[in-house]
Amino acid sequence: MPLTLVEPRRIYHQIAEQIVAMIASGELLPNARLPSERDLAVRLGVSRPPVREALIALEVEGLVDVRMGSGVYVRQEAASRASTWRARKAGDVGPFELLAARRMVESTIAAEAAKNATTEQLDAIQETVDAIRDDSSRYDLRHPADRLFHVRVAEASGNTALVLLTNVLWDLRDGSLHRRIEEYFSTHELRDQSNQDHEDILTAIRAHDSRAASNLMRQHLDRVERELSRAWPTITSTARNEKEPARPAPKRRNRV
Amino acid sequence: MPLTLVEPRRIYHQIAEQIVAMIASGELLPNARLPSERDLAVRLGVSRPPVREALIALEVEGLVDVRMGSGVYVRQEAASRASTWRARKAGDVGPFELLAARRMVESTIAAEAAKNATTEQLDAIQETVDAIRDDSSRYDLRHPADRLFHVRVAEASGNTALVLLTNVLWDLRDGSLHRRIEEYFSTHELRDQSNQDHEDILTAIRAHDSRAASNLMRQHLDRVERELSRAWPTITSTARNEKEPARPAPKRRNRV
DNA sequence: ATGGTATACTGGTCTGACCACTATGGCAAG
DNA sequence: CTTGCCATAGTGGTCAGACCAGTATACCAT
Repeated sequence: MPLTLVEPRRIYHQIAEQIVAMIASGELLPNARLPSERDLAVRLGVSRPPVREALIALEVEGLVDVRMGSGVYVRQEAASRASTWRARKAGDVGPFELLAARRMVESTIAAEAAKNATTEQLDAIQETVDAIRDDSSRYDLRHPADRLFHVRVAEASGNTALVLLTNVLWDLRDGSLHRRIEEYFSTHELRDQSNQDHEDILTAIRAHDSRAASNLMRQHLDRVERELSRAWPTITSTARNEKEPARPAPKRRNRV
Repeated sequence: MPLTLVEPRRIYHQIAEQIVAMIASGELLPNARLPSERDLAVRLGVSRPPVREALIALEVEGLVDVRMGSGVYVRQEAASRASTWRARKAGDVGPFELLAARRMVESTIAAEAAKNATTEQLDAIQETVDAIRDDSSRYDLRHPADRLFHVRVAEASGNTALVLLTNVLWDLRDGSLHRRIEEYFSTHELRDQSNQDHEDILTAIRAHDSRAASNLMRQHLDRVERELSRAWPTITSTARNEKEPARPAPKRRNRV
């Protein structure tokens, strides 16, 4: 029996969502000033602290600008960010979509790394490869050094923005769906194989062979996708009480 | 006389940073339980509300997990996310780095869009081109439809993750440094030229010519970089009271 | 017209209290 | 000895009212 886990959404959460909705719908335009905390509190029938917490949450998300002594203002980019915000927390990026995106982006990054990597950076990458190899006893199949490998390759590209993008991509993998998938999906053989890929990629980067690095990275992710594809029937039949993500990558409607 | 704008950092901010530092340094391991809010309050010499606000900020960032009646726990992925968090808010991504990253990523996305765009999506892109063309009277040079164009191209790729990445890249442009730059950098001619580029890119996507779309996108960003490069001396001599970002893209040290 | 100032309003913090939920351990029934 | 209940202590969640510290504006003296 599929159970939907209850979550007693805290007040600050509900308030934040209401405000986000108003921003997304255009009811609150950029640069507009929200009512004062005290006003909001009485209008929502709650006390000030939850209101403050909601506003701080929105501030952290970059949707709103809190100016002491003046008020709370909707940021210029709030409208466009509101959708980003929702997409990210909804975690509605499917595993296949994610892998496709990584294939495109990370292969480019690998090529860039091959051009620019310093010796220190090469060593840092080597470190992660060794960590996985020497740690085959680890029961947790989701090895932290896996992410670290890809992040350090991005660092070797010498471009901070690319490092950030890589981190964002891996953050997406922490969604509940993705996490559950890997329980079924990961095996020791697969990890060893992956680490072999890592080593090959590193070799190409060492040789400053950007074409090879790019191709190897692409192949690496190709194989991961292939394995995932193979394991897919098992996964979907076991964890059915979850929104089914699109299989390969059919067309998708616009999202406003 | 260069003035550094003062920002009276609120308490919750300081607390959050301390905790982030502890997580990043490994002092607080994943799954560890933080002291209770009351404990933290007395230990930090403040009252509970600011502590709560800090924890909520960290929760929003996905670094920490607040469980009612139980406590606050460090999330599994917190350590790796902590660095992302800092990089993003520090805004230490230089304009040239950002453009380089966009050139790599967005050209790939444009190619993908040329393969998969639906007619509705093409219309949505056309909309943004028209919006900029018909709105030449707008005094604000930073036209919202510019971002929208690029986001919608990403949407046309049919991959949600790519949309998210595009949004992240454009969010980076909202840093104070980037914002100031564009004041000097933007002109009406440049905007018209950019919009012409947009139109050409759209045409290529319409024709499902992914090679052309990719190349045109790259050229578009190449030109933006060229213009920025030209305007650079003016910018740096006027707004000198800011951390100087790296010029073209020299090697960069590792950042842990 | 200029410049300072009084003042009302805003967010920031504090206090202390109470509610709702979780975890734990002891105790009683099986 | 196991099982299941339940009291209890500790946690986050919320409330109330107060005061502090900045901001903005209108007013007044110069």
